[in-house]
Amino acid sequence: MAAHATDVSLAVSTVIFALRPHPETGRMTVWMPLVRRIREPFVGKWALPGGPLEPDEDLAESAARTLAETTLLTPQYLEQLYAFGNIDRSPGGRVVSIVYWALVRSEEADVAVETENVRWFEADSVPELAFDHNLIVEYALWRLRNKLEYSSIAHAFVGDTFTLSELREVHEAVLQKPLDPANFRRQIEGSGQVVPTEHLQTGGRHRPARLYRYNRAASDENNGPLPSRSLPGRTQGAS
Amino acid sequence: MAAHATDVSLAVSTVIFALRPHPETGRMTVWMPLVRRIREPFVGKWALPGGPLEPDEDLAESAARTLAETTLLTPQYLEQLYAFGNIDRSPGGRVVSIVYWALVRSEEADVAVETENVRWFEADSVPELAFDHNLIVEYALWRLRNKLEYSSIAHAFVGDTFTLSELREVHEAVLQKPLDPANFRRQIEGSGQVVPTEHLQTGGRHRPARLYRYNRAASDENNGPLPSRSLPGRTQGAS
DNA sequence: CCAAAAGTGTTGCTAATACACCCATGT
DNA sequence: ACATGGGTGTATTAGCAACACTTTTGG
Repeated sequence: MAAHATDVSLAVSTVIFALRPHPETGRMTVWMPLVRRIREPFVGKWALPGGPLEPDEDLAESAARTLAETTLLTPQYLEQLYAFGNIDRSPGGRVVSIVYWALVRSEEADVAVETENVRWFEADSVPELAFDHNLIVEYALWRLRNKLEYSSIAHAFVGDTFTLSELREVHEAVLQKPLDPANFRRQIEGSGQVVPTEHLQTGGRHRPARLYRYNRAASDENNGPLPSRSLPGRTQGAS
Repeated sequence: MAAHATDVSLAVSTVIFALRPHPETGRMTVWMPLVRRIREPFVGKWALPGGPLEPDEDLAESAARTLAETTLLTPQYLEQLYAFGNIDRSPGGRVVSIVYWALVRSEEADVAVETENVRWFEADSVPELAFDHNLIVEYALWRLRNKLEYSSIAHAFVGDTFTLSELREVHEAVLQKPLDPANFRRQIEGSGQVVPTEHLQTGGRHRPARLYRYNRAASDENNGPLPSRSLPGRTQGAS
């Protein structure tokens, strides 16, 4: 009852979110890279990046690896989303997918590769995907929008330092509604999730804006007993 | 790269919560059943009920099955908690565990079996468990307490109809703090998650209390795009 | 009548909203 | 000077916590 090998194969996939200006309207919206399937089932259809779990890597590592392999991106945020394991979700073999979701900076997303088999889609209007990936994307988007309101993940979309306008633009893009600049400022400043620096950002044709830095300590408190949940490893070491 | 069988085995475990009066103080507290391991690794240690995923059952089904096998309980609520898959979490073989958490009614918990290898523990003071199960229990407790405050899962601990005092007692037991009866009433009634019936509960040496019923429709809205999340199947059909 | 819990009312605080207004820069 | 966003002030409102008070039962 204990040691017989399972007939179920285990995969790890990732929903990757980035903000990009919409090519037509110019407004910032949520985008995600998808990969084209090159074998059955669902050949030719778009799907989430991912692959089988290697025996020598942790779940989050696996997500980060396949993410890097397909898009060359390094995520600022990576968190487990859900494990999908319905019997019939994959024709031709039982597959349980542990799905992660990741956030990458906008600047990075701009440089991201786009090939014949990797393309960016607007998150709210992805085509019909392979497997149950449409449901997964829908759920990930729901989590993103939900979590943005009670957590401090927005900073993952911006640089190390940022103006409050930039941060507000992130919120507006994700939540798809305009926010009052004055109230947004007070909310964010009051939450302690952000720390002012001494630098200002000049260059706009208006008053320079103060630059802020993310305050890691403040937001680690609401994350529960599970380890870090944010960047899988700041380790920039050679490898 | 695609079809080679994985070396990783897949298990499903469940953290089961019920409310029981503390044997000494008499106060309601959170309890959970644990099973004693009867083989290596960790022989003799207590662990979460669970087992390998059968190829012909969904993840939630598997959780419900092992839950029933060990405790004979039928949960009122069953939701996926997290997938634990660190490389070294199980000595002697890579195991990824998809963990669920369940809530069962207090009356049921009273009747629950307790054998040499199944025992109830107070959730806040479990002994040293097998594997990483202490972390899992801690996380499940955190989720329970968290979710109680923004969701309407408390009804899973009580019967089909209940007084607001009973519901408040659930909140107080889980959150470990007294709540103002007047404000609690307004909060619950105002949230629409509960519907008054025409019946009163007499018998106490005081004014009879109105009985309420859970309002399923109202709380399905905050649950995101994932299917039902509550009872795995109200199907009482023979099997 | 009294104890005890059910249920209602009121007050005061805090936080979110809406919006008016001043500030500092580039052109 | 003026347009543009940065940043502050403020009045209104909604929600919540604290607690006084009334109601209805069993004893």
